Amino acid sequence: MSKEHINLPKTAFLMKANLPTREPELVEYWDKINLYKKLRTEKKGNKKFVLHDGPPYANGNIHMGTALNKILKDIVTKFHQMNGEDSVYVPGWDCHGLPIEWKIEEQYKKNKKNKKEVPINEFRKECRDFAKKWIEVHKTQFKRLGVIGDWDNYYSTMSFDAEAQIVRELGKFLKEGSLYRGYKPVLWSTVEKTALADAEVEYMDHKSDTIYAAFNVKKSQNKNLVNKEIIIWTTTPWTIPANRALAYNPNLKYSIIKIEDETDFKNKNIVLADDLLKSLIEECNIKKFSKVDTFLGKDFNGTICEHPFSSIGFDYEIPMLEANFVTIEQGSGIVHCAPSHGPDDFNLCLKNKIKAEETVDDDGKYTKHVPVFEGIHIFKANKIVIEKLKEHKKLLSNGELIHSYPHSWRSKAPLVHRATPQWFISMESHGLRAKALKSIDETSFFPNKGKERLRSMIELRPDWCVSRQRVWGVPIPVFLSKKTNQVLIDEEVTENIAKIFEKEGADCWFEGDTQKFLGKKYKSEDYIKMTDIVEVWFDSGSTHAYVLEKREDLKWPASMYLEGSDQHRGWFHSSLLESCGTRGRAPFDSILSHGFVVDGKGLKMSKSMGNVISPDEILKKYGADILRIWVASSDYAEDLRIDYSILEQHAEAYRKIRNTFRYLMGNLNDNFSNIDLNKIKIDDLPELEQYMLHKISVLNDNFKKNFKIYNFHNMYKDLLNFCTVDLSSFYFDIRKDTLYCDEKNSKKRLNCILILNVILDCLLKWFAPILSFTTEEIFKLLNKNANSSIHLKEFPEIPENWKNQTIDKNWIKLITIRNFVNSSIETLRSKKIIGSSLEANVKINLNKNYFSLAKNYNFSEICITSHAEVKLDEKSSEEINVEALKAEGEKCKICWKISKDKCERHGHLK
RNA sequence: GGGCCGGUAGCUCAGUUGGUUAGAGCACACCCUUGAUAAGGGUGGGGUCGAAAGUUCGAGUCUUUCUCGGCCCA
Repeated sequence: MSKEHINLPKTAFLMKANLPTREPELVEYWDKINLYKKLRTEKKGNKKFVLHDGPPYANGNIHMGTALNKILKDIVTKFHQMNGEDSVYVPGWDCHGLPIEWKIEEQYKKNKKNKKEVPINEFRKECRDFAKKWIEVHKTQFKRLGVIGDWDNYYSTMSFDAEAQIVRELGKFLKEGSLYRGYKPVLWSTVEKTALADAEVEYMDHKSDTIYAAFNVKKSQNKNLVNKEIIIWTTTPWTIPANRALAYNPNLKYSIIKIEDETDFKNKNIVLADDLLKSLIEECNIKKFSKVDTFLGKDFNGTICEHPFSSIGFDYEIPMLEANFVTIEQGSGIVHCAPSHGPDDFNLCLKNKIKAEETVDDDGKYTKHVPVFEGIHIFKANKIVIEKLKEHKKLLSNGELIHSYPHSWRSKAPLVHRATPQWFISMESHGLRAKALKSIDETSFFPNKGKERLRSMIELRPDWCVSRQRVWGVPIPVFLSKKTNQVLIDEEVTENIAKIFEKEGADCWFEGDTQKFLGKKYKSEDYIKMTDIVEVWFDSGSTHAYVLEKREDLKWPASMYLEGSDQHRGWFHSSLLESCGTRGRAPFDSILSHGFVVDGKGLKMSKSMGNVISPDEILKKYGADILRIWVASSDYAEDLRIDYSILEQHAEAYRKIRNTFRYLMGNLNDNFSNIDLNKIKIDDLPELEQYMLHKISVLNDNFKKNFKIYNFHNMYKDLLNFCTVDLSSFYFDIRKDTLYCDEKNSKKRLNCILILNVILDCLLKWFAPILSFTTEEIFKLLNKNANSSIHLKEFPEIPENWKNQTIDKNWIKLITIRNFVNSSIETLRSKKIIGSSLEANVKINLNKNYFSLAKNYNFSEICITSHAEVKLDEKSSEEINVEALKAEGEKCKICWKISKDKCERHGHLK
């Protein structure tokens, strides 16, 4: 029919995206053209932007959190890249540490292999291979998300040069004197026979034996106390044999109670906090008693007790010590102290010159320092302790309590506090805390609240314990003199060790030859080689030293560190301390932190809740671009919700965007011309086209503003709204008539085509960092032969003169009128008088203000009606009043406008 | 248990220094279109801003308490 006279859109760009199959092809394409290398070549010499990758742990498949993190990094990197910077991204992996050790040990268990019989370096090799394997898996998964980086030259914490540099870094602290050997109770797993890092501890409910036990007062300045029974309460009866002191709160009120029940305690006087009297007599089932005396805690001063087991070898004095950590929350208001088995106990005893000793060995058995109990496992000791207390008439009562208790994250076994020698970096000795705090002030945080969070942690944290009693890590490169027990501090030795590690890897530390590390200056027989390893946070906290500083393509400090908000205590924290200690400032200029991925209701994802979504599922069902939209459109400053209904919504938005591109390409018939934006003669364009340029210019301003503060979700919203509001339902809808029905080469139509080119170009570039796959798909379609990529392009520079406030103001009014017209047309439509808006003629009555503007415009075009009449109405109180009528006449076969006369444009055709 | 952060329509987000009937897009409903068609257009119904109390002429916006959630720590 009349189709030959109209220009319908035609494009090879399919409406159906089919991302799950199309995206992997693009990943291959980027590999094939070596996009990363191309980027480096093209951007060489430009201002560098270095987002330094926080290394994920090379263990297990990626989860939503990892996907979010990597996509966000990629988005930031690409934004800077398209902003004309040399935006370098080198991914890395964290490889040492307990979780991998555990995986290998699990395999051993399966194969009935005994870890102790395996040579240490064989074990370490298995750990290394395990990490290597997962790096490869991760790499594939990250690339699938569309992340562009130096995948061929990634870094890892276990590479030889990394291991060597970690030695050098630690050597700096050693030389300075801030690395020292201390002694502290650490959380110890008797199952794994190792100390655990805080991060390796899980708090879970645990059933503990509880006891109220009595310590007899031998001496006191307070005469009333002598020979009375001090009552303590504990959930760890097995620590009683290690008891060295009792702690009280000087500000609490205490009472002496005489018990009259027929029990072991008949006629005995017990001492406890007055506030806890009620709960204690209830729990201990004390029926008859009387209060003998009440006094203030400080009157305990100078009191000495005897151990409940004093008659069987525990014949030392138990002093009572003042402590503020004693509260009336639970128990008796007097706390039993075993300096080897609790941080509070340890510190209090240290202050009072009571030293911790090795009361429990690696396996959890009492040592020779503990009479009677030697060789017994502490987890089997509670019963025996309770029995013995009863035997000596020192047990007032016992019971059980379910409470939150530390467990190993791997074995789930309950942990104990156990004093062991450790290596520390002092926060104070060389001003580390002050340097770190100053650096925080000098760092930009996105969102800003991260600054306070990191600061408060640094302000309060104790010295940094950097040693671990484990196998899979970098050894602490330190020797102790056998004679003096002093640490050997010699730069040459440190450098020598580093050189050897660089060549052979750190494994050689565990082999026989100690002399080669000491060189010629010292004799190996005079020194003890430490066997502890460096904690993994020091490994990753040093990446700036062996990655940023060492690589030519990077720079120190990094422009940005970008991680989940938990890393304020993790990598942000350790990197800051390491760098401030060795270089006096932070290794980053800015920190961007994001929240956690939670389910649709805001609850955390967990297997038991069954609300976990894996990136893999999403990739299979929707594709990476949908996931990338989810990242870009979410406010990362808070937790990010995800579920299938949320993804479905984003998929819907994606379709809208995709169709916007499709419409642009269709009308251009896939013939994209690269327009020089500066050469557009604005004044020659119809005002509607000028208005679109103005809109683009405003959008561009907001785009830049949002980019500056990494506010992607607002930026995305702007772009999406531009597609739906300004283009699809406005500009495209209005210009359909011109595009389809005007002469192909008419001025008006060509002007519109020009604008479509501009819009396509801008949108493609603006969306590229987010919709990395789809924009590339389009780019390839439009540039058939080039081995190029949209990601090599830069953001458009919008000429200043595109902005036109007058036109903007005008069109706000015109659109208001258009809305009135729409609603009057809707009235006709709902009465079934008309269907399409082209079946209507409208009479627009305006007040002076509107009329003076509107009289100059063609409203049948703006409102897509067949005719429109604009009239001045000075009588009405309304500003705008629209009357819609059914258009009478004949419908033009081509433009579908209805008119009594012949169609002005197409009347001659047919 | 402690510290920090947060809770605006079904969803994702805006709401400037407290000030007129709390906004947008999507989703939803109804209608139109069949020349963007597993598309496109129009109209419309949804929140009283987690809860309560307070300050104020006036609070989503300030204070307090509570509640729910997240992270960190114990």
